Order: sequence, then C-alpha cells, then structure tokens
Amino acid sequence: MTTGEAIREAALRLFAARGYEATTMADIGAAVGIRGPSLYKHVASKQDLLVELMTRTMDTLIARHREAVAGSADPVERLRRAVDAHVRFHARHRLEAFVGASELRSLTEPHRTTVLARRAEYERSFRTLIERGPFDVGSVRLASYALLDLGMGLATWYREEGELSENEVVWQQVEFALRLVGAHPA
Amino acid sequence: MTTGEAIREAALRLFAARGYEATTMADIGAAVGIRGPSLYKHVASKQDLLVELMTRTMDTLIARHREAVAGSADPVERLRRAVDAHVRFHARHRLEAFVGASELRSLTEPHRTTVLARRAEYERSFRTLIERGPFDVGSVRLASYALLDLGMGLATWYREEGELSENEVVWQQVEFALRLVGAHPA
DNA sequence: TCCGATGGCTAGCGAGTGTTAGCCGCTACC
DNA sequence: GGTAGCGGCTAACACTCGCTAGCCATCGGA
Repeated sequence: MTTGEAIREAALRLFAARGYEATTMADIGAAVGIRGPSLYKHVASKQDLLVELMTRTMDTLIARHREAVAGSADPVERLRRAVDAHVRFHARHRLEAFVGASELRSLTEPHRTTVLARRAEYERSFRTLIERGPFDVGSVRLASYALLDLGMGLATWYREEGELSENEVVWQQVEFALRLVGAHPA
Repeated sequence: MTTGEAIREAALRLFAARGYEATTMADIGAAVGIRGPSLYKHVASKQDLLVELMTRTMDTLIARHREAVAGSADPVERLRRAVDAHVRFHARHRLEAFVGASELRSLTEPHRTTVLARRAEYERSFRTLIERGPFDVGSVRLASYALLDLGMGLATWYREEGELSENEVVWQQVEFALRLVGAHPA
C-alpha cells in the first residue's frame, strides 16, 4: 500500500519537526493531500503511526549492525564496522533516528518497553564488542555510551547538503571512535 | 519568590518526563499542591515557564564555560577544562539539558531563535578552542560536534545513583575527549 | 449493467486544554 | 479593627484534538 507509506513518511517529517504531540492528524493529512479523518482508511491510529515508525527504525538499525559485524572476525575491524554502520545509519536516517530518540516518551505501553529493550540490546552489543577487543578504556559501559552518542549526535546536526560528503563524515567519526577506545595507535 | 521557583522545578521535571506538550498546567499545579489556574498568580504562561527554563540553562552553561576557560592560557588545558565543565554541567543538570535539547521545537519565536543563537555561539567557542591548540583532527567542526555530543549524551543515560561517581564519569569523558582530538599522546 | 470495495468527504462527539473571571479566606499593617 | 492584597479556589470560555459515523463518487470485475 503505497499511500500508507506516503502517510508514514509525512508523519515522520512532521513528528521530527514539531514533535508527536504537536502534530495533528489534519496536518499529516494535509501533507499527503487529504483530510484528517480520511487517514483512518489507511492507518489504525496516530499512536500506531508512531509505533510503526519507531519499531521499524530499531529493526533496520539492528539489522545493519548485524550485517556489519558479521563480515569480520578481528575485534578491531568488527568495532570499526559497527561504528561505521551506526554512524552511516544516523546520517541516512536522520529523521527516524531523531524521532526514535526524542519521542520515546510519547510511546504508550507496552510499545515503549519493547523499544527500550531493543535499544538496551543494541547498546549491550557494543559493550561486548569493546570488551572482546584489545582496547584501553577505563569503563567499558561509558565507552559504549560514548560511541553511541557520537553517532546519535548526527541526528541533530547532520545535513545532506553539508560541505562534507557522507563518506567523509563517517570516516571522521570512525576515526574519532577508534581513538576514543584507544585503538589506532598510529 | 520561592513558590515560583518550586513551580519551575516541578515544570522542569514534568517537561523532562512527559514533554512540554503532554504536560498540563493542572499537572504542574498538582506537583506543587495547588490547582492549575492558581499557577497564574505566579507565572505568566506555560510558554513563559519553558522560555525561562531554557534561557537560564543556556546562561549558566555558558557562564560555567567562561569560568572554566578563563583559568588557563595553555590550549590543551583550556580544552580540558572546557570539556570538564561541559560534561559536569550535563551530569548536574541532566533534566535542564534534556529539556534544552528536546523541547527546542516547543519554543515559540522569537525565543527559539535566541536560544539557537546561544547554542551556536557555544559550539563556535569549542571550535575556536580546538583550532588554537596542538590538536590533530580532520575536521574541526566535526570534532567540536563530537565533544559536545559526548557530554550531551549524559542527559540521557547519566544517573546520580549510578556505580560511578560524578568525578569518575567526568574524568573518563574528558579522557575520551582528549584522545578524540589527538591530544594526550601518552 | 450491476455490485461491492475503495477511499475520499463532512458532521459531530466527547474529552481535554490554556487561560480568564470572579469569589473568598487569611494575614500584615496602619 | 478595618482594609489591602496575596494566593488559593471554582466556573466557564473558547478552542482543539483524535476518532467515528455515515454519505457518496469512482471504478474494476462478474
């Protein structure tokens, strides 16, 4: 259903710009050229729109992570690829990432708990990556948070039209990340 | 007026937990033991509450930054102190920082522009700090964003009751930051 | 040609919102 | 002991919102 997809895309843009609570069904409708009530022919509810967006975001983020990590057995290379995927995801899906981080509180139970669990799992996977490698950090947990924050920040400031290309930004962030955990002695 | 302060504190907690739009004046009133309409004897409006919170946050953040940087002339030491102040602020004022980052969109003009300008100024000051020192980064701008993101992340995950003390967390983050910009060769 | 589904629309319900108006008890002060 | 005013309160206004009900035009397939 391509109309449903258009609605989700419009909702994403509006949620990112104004926030979930401040966005009205009439706004979303207007963005796809129909009236508010007509949306209910395509989606179940406003909350459902948010749930769909957030779970999809976490699903593809974790999928990209698994693909990236699976490609190598070397701990340093695995972390490098994980950070690359993490940063690249936040560059390519800025709005999804932004909504995912800022609208957790608008999620009703049990969806909130589900998404939070997914996020915790993702963080744990970074922690494991750091633990298993020849890295030098005081606190593994803090290091994992630092790597995650480094990428999530992109959701705020990254712009596709910026002077640096996606690859340049990703490379630079990966470099920062590796320095941070004490790899990359050169 | 100590009642006004209590109201601002309650509003801060509620804005952080539920978001500005989802928080009602009745909620804020209940948190300080009065009814919603009675709040208007102490504050001008709900929006005014948010404006006050956000401008105060930026003011004290910038003040702490200036104090920290003023204490030394050595570029590395200046950056170290700036990061220390930045991280410490986000640990001590978690909620303010969280609201400051997530409710920018709930700010009506011209306040939004004012606060954004203040934030840009703050970022620029980090950029200058990096430019003027013996650091090694590909992009100064990206490095400044990275340092800022490193501290702002605390707003999400830091808890006072955590196993690491404030000082331990700050030291660790400062270490990460200095490694990131290529200082701290040891 | 008829029919059922699809997907728009308007009207409207019911709940909730920020804010104002106006009332009243308490307290401080002359 | 009167009174000004501070700071509570309830009632109510003027919306707004998500969502449902019910109507109707279009159109593909039997």
